[in-house]
Amino acid sequence: MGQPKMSRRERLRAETAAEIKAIALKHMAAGGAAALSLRAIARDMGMTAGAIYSYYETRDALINALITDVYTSLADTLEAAHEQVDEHDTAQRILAHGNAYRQWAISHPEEFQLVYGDPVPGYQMPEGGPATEAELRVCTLLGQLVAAAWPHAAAAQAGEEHSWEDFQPDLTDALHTKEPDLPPAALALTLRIWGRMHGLVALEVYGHLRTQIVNPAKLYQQELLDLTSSLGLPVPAATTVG
Amino acid sequence: MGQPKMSRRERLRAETAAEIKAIALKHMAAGGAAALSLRAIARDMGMTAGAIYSYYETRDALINALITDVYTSLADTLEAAHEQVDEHDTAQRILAHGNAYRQWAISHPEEFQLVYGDPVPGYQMPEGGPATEAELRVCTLLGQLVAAAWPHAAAAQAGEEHSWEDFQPDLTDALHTKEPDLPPAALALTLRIWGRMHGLVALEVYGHLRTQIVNPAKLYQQELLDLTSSLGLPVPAATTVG
DNA sequence: TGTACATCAGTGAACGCGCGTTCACTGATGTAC
DNA sequence: TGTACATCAGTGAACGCGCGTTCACTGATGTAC
Repeated sequence: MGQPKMSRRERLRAETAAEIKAIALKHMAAGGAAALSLRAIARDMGMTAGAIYSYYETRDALINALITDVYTSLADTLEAAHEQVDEHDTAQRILAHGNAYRQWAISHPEEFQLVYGDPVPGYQMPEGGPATEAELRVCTLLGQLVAAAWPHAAAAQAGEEHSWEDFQPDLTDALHTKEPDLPPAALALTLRIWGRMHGLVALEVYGHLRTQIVNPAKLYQQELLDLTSSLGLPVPAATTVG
Repeated sequence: MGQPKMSRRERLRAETAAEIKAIALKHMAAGGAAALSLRAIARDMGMTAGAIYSYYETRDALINALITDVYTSLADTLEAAHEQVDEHDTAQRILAHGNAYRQWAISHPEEFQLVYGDPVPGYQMPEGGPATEAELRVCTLLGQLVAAAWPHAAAAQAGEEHSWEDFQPDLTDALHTKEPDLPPAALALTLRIWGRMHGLVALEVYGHLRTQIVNPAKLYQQELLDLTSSLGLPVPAATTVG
C-alpha cells in the first residue's frame, strides 16, 4: 500500500499515525467509543498529548480516520468472503456474506459499534466523506447478490411498487453501473436483506442474545438459510458455521 | 400509581425523583447516553449537583432507574399494541407488534439507544435486575404471537433441531408458564423474528437507512408482511403504516 | 568527509473546562405537646 | 393556636480528576554545499 517513494521521515510519520489509530481502537475495545481520549492514547504511546496534533488536527479528525478505516475493513472482509465462493452459487454467496458480516462484527465489536452504534459524543460525521462511500460499497456488494438472485426472487416481490425516486441517487447510481438491468424493487429487497442480517448481529453484539440463547451462531445460520430459501434459491448443501 | 398514603413530603420527593429522570432523558435526547451528567441535570433543575444524591445514591443508580423505566415503557407500549388488535388475528397482531416496536424506537431514539445501543461508558448493568426482567417481558410477548402462529408456522421449521437446553432457563420458564405446549423450535423462531424486526429499526434509528431510502416505513412494512406470510399466516387485508 | 543550516517530531507547562462525589451547614417543613 | 423540637431537602464550597487544545521550546534528523 501507499507510494513506494517515501523518505525515512515520511515512513516514520505514517507508522506513528497508524499506531495512533491502532491504540485508539484498542482503547475503544476496552471502554467503548466514548472512552476515546487523545491524552490516554498519547500516554499509551509514551508521548505527550500535544504530540498527537502533528498527526491529526483534532480529536474529530482522528475519529474520522478511524471510522473510514473500519468501514473499509468491513467492506474488504465482505468482498473477500464473496470471492471465496463460486461466483454462480448465489445461495452460498449470500450465506458467506451474512456469515462474514456476523463474524466481523463479533470479532471486532468496538468497530461494529463505532460504525453501527451510538454516535461518538461530540463528534459530527462530515457528509459525503469517505465513510459514506464505504457504506455504499457494502450496500452495493449485497445488491450484486440480489441481482444474481433476482431471476428467482422477483416473483415474490411482485406485489410491491417501487420507483427509483424512493432511493438516494448515490445508491442507485452505484448499483446501476454494476447491474444496469435491476429494477428498483431489487434495491428495496437489498436493504431489507441487509436489515435482516443486521438484526440478529446487532442483538448479539450488544449482548441481548447471549442472555437468551446458548448458540447464537446456529440461530443466525437458520435465519440465513430461511433467507436464501425465501429468495427462491436452492437450499445449499453443506454450510459452515463460524 | 404507587400507594395512596403519601405524606406531602413523600409526594414531593417522588415528584423530584421523577423530574430528575425526565430531565436525564431530555439530556440524552440532545447528547446521547454518554452526555448524562448529574451536574447538568441539577443545573437544569435549578439545584445543586450534590442535591441529586439524596435521590440517587450515585450516577449508576440513576442510569439503572432510567434503563428500568425505558424497558418498562417499551414493554407497556408493545402490550398496548397487542390489545388493540383482535386476539385471534395473529397476522395483524404481529404487524401491530412490529410497527409498535419501530414507532417506539424512532419516536424515542435515545431510549432505544440506551437499551439496545452502546453500553453507557463506565456503567455496569447489574445482573438479573428489573431491566433483565423487562427484556424477558418483551421476548415473552413476541413468543405468545409465535405460539398463536405455530400451527401455521411449524411446518417450515421442521428441518431444525432444538432442545430446551439451547435456551436460558429464565426465558423458557417465562414462556412455558404461558404456553406450555410450545416446542423449543418456536422459541428459536421467536428470537429470529425479534432479530428481523430489530434489524431495520436499528439501522433506521442510527441513520443508516435514511441515507439510502426515502421511506423506511414502507420498507419495514414490506418486511413485516413478508414475515407474516413466511409464517404461513394469511396476508392481512389492510394495514396502517405509522 | 565535514560543516552550516533547515526541518520538524516531540516536550512540558499552561489554559479553562466539566465531571462525580463529599460534607458541614442552613433553613424551611412537619410533628408533638 | 402557639411553642419547642426533629426532620431533611437543598446549599455551596471544596476535593481531585481527566479532558482537548495551544504554544514557545528543544534537540535530533535530514539536506546542501
